[in-house]
Amino acid sequence: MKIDPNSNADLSAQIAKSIRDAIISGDLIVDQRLPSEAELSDQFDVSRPTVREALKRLAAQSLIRTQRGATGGAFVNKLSFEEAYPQQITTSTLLLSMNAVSFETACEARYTLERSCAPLSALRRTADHLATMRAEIHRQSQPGLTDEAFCASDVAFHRALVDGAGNPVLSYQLAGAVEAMQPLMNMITFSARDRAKIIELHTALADALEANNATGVDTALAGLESYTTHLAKSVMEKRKNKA
Amino acid sequence: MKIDPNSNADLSAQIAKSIRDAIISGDLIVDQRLPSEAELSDQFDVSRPTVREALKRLAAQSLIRTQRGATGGAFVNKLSFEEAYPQQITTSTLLLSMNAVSFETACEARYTLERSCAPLSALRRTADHLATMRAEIHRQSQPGLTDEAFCASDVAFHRALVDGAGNPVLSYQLAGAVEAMQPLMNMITFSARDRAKIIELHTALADALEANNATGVDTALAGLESYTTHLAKSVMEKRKNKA
DNA sequence: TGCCATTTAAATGCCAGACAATTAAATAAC
DNA sequence: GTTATTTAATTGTCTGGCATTTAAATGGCA
Repeated sequence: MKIDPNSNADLSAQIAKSIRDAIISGDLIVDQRLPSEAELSDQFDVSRPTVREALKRLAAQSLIRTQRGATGGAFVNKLSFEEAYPQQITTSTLLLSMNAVSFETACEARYTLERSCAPLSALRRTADHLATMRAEIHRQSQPGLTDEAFCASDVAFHRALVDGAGNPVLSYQLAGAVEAMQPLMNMITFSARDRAKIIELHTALADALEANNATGVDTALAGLESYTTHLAKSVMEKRKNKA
Repeated sequence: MKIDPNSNADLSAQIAKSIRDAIISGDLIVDQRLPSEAELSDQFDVSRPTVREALKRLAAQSLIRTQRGATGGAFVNKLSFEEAYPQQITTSTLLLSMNAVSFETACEARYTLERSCAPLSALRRTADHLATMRAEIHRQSQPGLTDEAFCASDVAFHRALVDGAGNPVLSYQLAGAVEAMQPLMNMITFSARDRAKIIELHTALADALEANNATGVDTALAGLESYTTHLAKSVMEKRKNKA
């Protein structure tokens, strides 16, 4: 296994790509042990530090895990949804902050995706999902809750709604859309009156979900979207007037 | 800037996290140059190879780019949607293949998300999007097209539909869901009759989109989903009978 | 002065060799 | 047979160095 014709990519990048391709193609399967670093440096005809840089690249993508000791080494990692969540969220967050995505655009995407889960969630949500949502509503109504805690609870509430659809692929995709919005949402200060309105909509949503009423869930979500957009607009205007 | 020597995490992982956090928090901004590897090893009190491993981790996530030469170094990378697509697709693909996600589950997620774009796309699609879709339909109807090429065209068709919504966040999220399905779709052999049916539905979809008819688009997508599921089931059964 | 070739310095890319730390298995002692 | 010890394999880290690339500084020349 040799590389480096005269590619302008780093050796470590080429080696990482080679191993990554082997994992994607199924040539290397989950929990399979890769050759040791020394063996890899022989095979690829590079030094050990270079191999290590390649392995760190793969580790950063959760494609491998390493273990020290006699029977240690690098192993193909079973990428789980749980592991993929944080990366998805980090990427989405950075995409939003680095590309000057407007609040409207992000908000539209988030609610569009979330509303698509509504019918499934109305059909399949368990008592557990409902209980989580009711608990979060209760937390949100407590006075003295910080804005950050309110937003976190909001995220938990909406995640329960999405998880109610019972489709892990949907949950994974939505995690990025919902959680990446949190920093943007934090920029909106929630007055007591605003919170009451949001809690009212959350309650309507939970009620509709409990009654397996897909249309009701959709209506509540539409209400939330328009109210959130409305709030954001007024906050922006106030800031403008101040400046 | 020092780090915890008692943590059980790799030094390179800790350093990577430290820098990553600085990027996420906005402490390091886009295109800003990081200290040189030598300076970083001083600051973190580790050797240069360790710093390099940390930087490679960040490079693997497209958070930094490096440049050689006199004015070179590591720079905070502006994460673009275009750059994030392939990583999103790779991750989604691996998640599906490593977690034994059923075809039904993946298919449901994909069409659920895609249908959520339909109303926006019916409203905003440009002539360009329509032209792309018509062109792909034409390609799909050509005899002698390989299954892989047919699937690739199918992906392009659906991407045009999603892009028609004019929301980059939605397009990004959908890329994973749609493209990650391709390997699974490739497992289904398309007979001439199957293709005709799919093309018929694609045409109905494009017609509805051209007429700004959101309901029509949704109906066509629902038809596609049920037909795809139906196809998959019959293929699975045939394989079972053979074995 | 103005332009072009050369040199220089700074930085990343890569390597060799070594030692430390960890871990499981082999071995020895009782 | 059980426990303690040794051993070997492997990753984690460091030191020091050389190669390569690149832009800027320098110098030569018209």
